[in-house]
Parts: sequence; C-alpha cells; structure tokens
Amino acid sequence: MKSVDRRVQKTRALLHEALLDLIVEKGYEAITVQDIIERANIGRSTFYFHFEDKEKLLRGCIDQLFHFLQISPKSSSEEKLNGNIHFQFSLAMLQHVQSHRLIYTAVVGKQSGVVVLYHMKKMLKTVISEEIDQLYERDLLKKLPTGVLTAHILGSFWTMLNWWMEQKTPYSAIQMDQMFHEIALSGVRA
Amino acid sequence: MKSVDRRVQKTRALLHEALLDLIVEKGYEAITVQDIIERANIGRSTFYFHFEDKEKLLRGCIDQLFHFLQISPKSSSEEKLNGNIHFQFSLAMLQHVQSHRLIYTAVVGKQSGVVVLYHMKKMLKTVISEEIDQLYERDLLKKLPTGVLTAHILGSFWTMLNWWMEQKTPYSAIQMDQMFHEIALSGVRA
DNA sequence: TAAATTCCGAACACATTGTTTGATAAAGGG
DNA sequence: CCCTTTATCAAACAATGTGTTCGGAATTTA
Repeated sequence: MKSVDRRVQKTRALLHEALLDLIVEKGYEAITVQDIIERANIGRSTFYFHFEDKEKLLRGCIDQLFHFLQISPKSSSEEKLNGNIHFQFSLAMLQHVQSHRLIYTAVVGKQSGVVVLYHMKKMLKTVISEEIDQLYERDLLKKLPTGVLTAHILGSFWTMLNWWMEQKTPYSAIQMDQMFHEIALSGVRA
Repeated sequence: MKSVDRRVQKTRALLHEALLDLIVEKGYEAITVQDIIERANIGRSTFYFHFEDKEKLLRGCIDQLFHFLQISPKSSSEEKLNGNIHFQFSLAMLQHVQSHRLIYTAVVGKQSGVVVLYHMKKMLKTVISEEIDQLYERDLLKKLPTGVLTAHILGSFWTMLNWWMEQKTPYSAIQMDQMFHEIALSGVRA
C-alpha cells in the first residue's frame, strides 16, 4: 500500500478543480496552461511534473467524473417502457448531469473542444455497446450492423443532452429519459 | 457589375485549396496560418489582408462547399418510403459526400475541430428545420417540441455520416440514405 | 499609359508552450 | 526527532505561432 504523497494529492486536486472552473467560464479550447496554473496557484514546472499537457489533465477529470457512473446504482426496476426495451445507462447519466448542470452545459456547448467530446463519447460508447449487444441477441433490435445501432443510440443520447442544456426552463432528468427512449427507439414518425 | 480583381480570385482560391488539402492531411485543429501560407505560397500579410483568421477562411470554404447543395437538384420523385415521409436534403448531401470522401472523412473525423463541426451542423440545421416544419404541420411527426425533432434528425444524419466515413468498404449514398430514413423515422426497435 | 489596387517580405511585439536550473520546503520512514 | 527522499517553486530559456505594420514591387483595371 503505497499511499500517495499528500502534496501530490493536493496539487492534483487543485489543478482538476481549476480546469473544471475554467471550462465553465470560458470553455476548454480557450484555456491555456497559463490560465490553469494561475487559477490553481501552482508553479509552471509543477504542472508539467504531473501532466504532459492540457489534455492529460482533462482525461484525469473525465475519468474521475465517470468513475461515479460506473458505481452508480442501476435502476433494477424492469419497467415495461417502449416494448420492454429500456437502457440502463441513460437515467443515471441524466441525473448526474442534472446535478452538475453548469459543467455539462459548458462541456456540451459551443465553447467546448473536440478532445472533450471525443473522450466523453468514447466513454459513453463503452457503456452503450454492452447494452446494445444484449438487446440485439434477444432480437429486440432492427437487423442492422450493431455498429450503426450503437452509433445511433449514442448520437441520439448526445443530441438529447445538447438540447436539454440549451433549454431555459429545463425538463427533469426523468422526462428527458422518457423522451430519449421514445425518440431513439421508435423514431420521429407519428 | 464589379468584377473581382483576378489577383484576389487567384489568392483566395489558393488559400481555400491549401486549407482543404491540409485538413485532409492533418485535420483542422492542427493547422496553423503558417502552414496555410506556406502551402499556398502566399505572403503572410496577404493572408491577413483577405481573412481575419483561420476560421474566417474556413467559413469561406464551407460556404462554397454548400453553395452547391443549395442549387443541387431536389429529387422530385415522391417516393412512398417509410409512410410518405422523405427528407429531401439527405440524398443530395450524401451524394456530395460520396464524391468528396477524403475531405469529409477528415471533416467528420477525430482530427477535426469544433468550429468546423459547428459551422457544418449550423448549415445543415437550416436545411433540415424547413423540412421538419412542413412535416410537422402535416401531422406526420410526433407531437414533441420541433426543436427536439430537428435536433434529432440532424443528430441522426450526422451519426450516419460519421459511421459511413469510418467504414472500409463503404455503402453507397443510396443505401445510407435508406438506412438514415429507416432508423431516424422509426428508431432502432425491431 | 496612368492610377489604383494588390502582393510581398521583413521586421515587430506579444503570447504560449514545454524544458531546465538550483534552491527551498514538506513529507515519510526509521 | 533526524535524515533521506520527494515535491514544489521561481526564473529563465528557446521555439513556435499570432497578428500588425511598413515601403517598395508587381499587376490589374480603366
């Protein structure tokens, strides 16, 4: 059990916090390493001692944000929504978003960065494709390449997030979850 | 009729071309103004004489790419696909993509840039929301906020493009159009 | 041909990156 | 408690990119 040096813990926490704050304020792209170390009040060389560059720091943040999702309680209520199909990941995620609206608004919005979106989607894809595979084997999905299905579900979900974050008087996580299921599973046709 | 100075035409064409080439090679984000003017063999001050920055040049390129779409022949064949609903924009766009695969692969891919995606989607959104509104008034769509519907269609279409560009042995534009309609209109449920 | 416009290239101040230095401070182990 | 190890810091650095400015040269238009 090698415990991590307290100084290291403190420094990393400060840097994570600074990055998230700055993302909310000006968006990922616009942030410079200079900004981060000033906000965190950390020396320049110390930053590079811990992280290769801005992106590596970001990865640390995202890993941390989503570590929560991994251990979040799966809704075991097998609801009969939309013909038995019910994705597990969506509600947990949507609720997490709801309680961290500021940061997600920034992450999802115009000011974000490709890298941010890339890492976020990559993570979601992992979660989604598992569920897709299960449903596919139970013949509950269309007979299209599972790649397309996964991509489509991820895309739909992401679209929902984006739209949600743009609304002034936001819907609840539960409402969004229903809308997501409705539209992703049976499309837009009346 | 003020005709544009030939030198201006030539310079702008060279810069457009250089940018597109470089996007294919290294992705938008990684490109510097330095790269562009070297590739185009244009003086530094000349670049800034024409464009404020990299993004303004990009906008010029996209406007040009999509000017084609505006005047592209709408498929007037009122096919009875998926219960009478048939988006006009998709096939024209997909065919344009098919004949410019390299650039679209780069634009859509991991190396792209938020600005690129932003401008592309913005343009598509304009086209799509028109069609959505028409269909909505004819009661052919679900009674959800039209904003969600538009966002979803745009998202689905974008997802299709992404997935398409990732495939090694690509489907045809027509196949992709069918898949897009199928999945966007009636979802993934079997 | 003459006037207007555009191009060039060189130089400029400025910001950001990522690295290196050696001194200082703090942590952890015995 | 002392001593070794490790982390931090500030300062300076080269390298790269940005956006501006200048006067002179070249080209276009009329």
